[in-house]
Amino acid sequence: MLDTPNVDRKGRRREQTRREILDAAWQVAREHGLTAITLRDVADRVGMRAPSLYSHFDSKHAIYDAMYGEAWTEYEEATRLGRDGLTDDMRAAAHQIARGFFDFAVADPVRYQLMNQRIIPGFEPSSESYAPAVRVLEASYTAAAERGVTDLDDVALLLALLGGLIDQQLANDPDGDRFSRLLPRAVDIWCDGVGIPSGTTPQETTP
Amino acid sequence: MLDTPNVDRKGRRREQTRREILDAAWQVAREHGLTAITLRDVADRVGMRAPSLYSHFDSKHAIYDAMYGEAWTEYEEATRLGRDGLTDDMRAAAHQIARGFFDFAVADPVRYQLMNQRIIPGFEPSSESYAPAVRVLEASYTAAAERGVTDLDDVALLLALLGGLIDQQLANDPDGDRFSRLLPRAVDIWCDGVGIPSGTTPQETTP
DNA sequence: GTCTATACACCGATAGAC
DNA sequence: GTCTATCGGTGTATAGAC
Repeated sequence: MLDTPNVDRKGRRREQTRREILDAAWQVAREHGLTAITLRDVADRVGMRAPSLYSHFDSKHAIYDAMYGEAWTEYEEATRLGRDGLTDDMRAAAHQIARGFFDFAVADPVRYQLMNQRIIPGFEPSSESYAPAVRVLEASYTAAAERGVTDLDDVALLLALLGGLIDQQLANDPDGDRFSRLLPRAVDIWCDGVGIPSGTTPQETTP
Repeated sequence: MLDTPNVDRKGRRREQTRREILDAAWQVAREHGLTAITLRDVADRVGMRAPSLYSHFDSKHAIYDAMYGEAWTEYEEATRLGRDGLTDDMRAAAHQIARGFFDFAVADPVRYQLMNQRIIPGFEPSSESYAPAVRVLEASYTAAAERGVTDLDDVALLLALLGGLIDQQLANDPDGDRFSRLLPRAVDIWCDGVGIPSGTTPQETTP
């Protein structure tokens, strides 16, 4: 983490240009798909020629890498607030986290594809961009352990179930809520299966 | 389904060339990944120039399409034998089908990616190539219904769970069996959750 | 440093000679 | 059917203007 936030003028200008490039890349991705990003298209939208992007990113994959890091950081921050207010009751907490992640994924499918699906041919995130993803995962294991679920396999099972439901939702009912509606029951079944007591779980309200 | 099996000499020769092209394409995919297939590479392996492939396939996507149909047909035939010998006991049948699909997926990750993940940018299977996939899905719902599971959501839940476990296995432990070992317990939890009686489920043997 | 112009190698696809 | 030649597109490297 060598990048200081760059308080000097030049550094701030540079940072702003990077921001514009990334915003343009997200824009292209949401319009035409993640794999349809081309350097020429991105450059056009920020008023540059394609090769000029290399002054700010080492390669196209470096742009994907920055986007990947952004996406996981967004989720980390979105859930941090929720984490403070996370119930002590494991079952309720499981519902809360599952719902949060599910909705976060469905709210921006392109972002989720980048975060959790291997859709860009040669791309693997750098360790720096991967860091927030690791932190989120570790926080999940910790939160579970603090609430009595100490078997790592149990948490892995919940995450697999959650990912499977999200995949089905995005692939087979992208504009509906068929699998979203299945989520609460799926979480309850998991809780029952791994022996989590019922506690005082308020039924999820669907307003 | 206009293609008759082509008994005349020319038709058989033509069919054989298509086979060689598809075999070469599978070979490239397994060596360098599904998205790394190039027409020039495939053509080289069958002793042709790239444009000549267009005498046999309308486009690169048409090659992917044929591969997609092949993959699902393979699974359909692999599981048909198993289907005849499928137990009446729902719990045992669930274990049997889940294990069969999981192992089929893990045995050839590239094939599974083509079947169940949207990894090729613009590709969607033709209705003809999609047909075996639909048949397999319908057969699953029918088999479940015949064994007392009439709620479509219950089956969808099992399939989501199964897909989630496979994804995790391929993405996070491609050479191991961490999630494969979780499968029996996951299926049992599902069975318990949707109210399937215990029956006489023999524990899965791990020889 | 930042950007442009140019160029390269590769891709899928097409046209037309044989 | 298969070839050669070629097209418009891509990511990317580099030289040089400012």
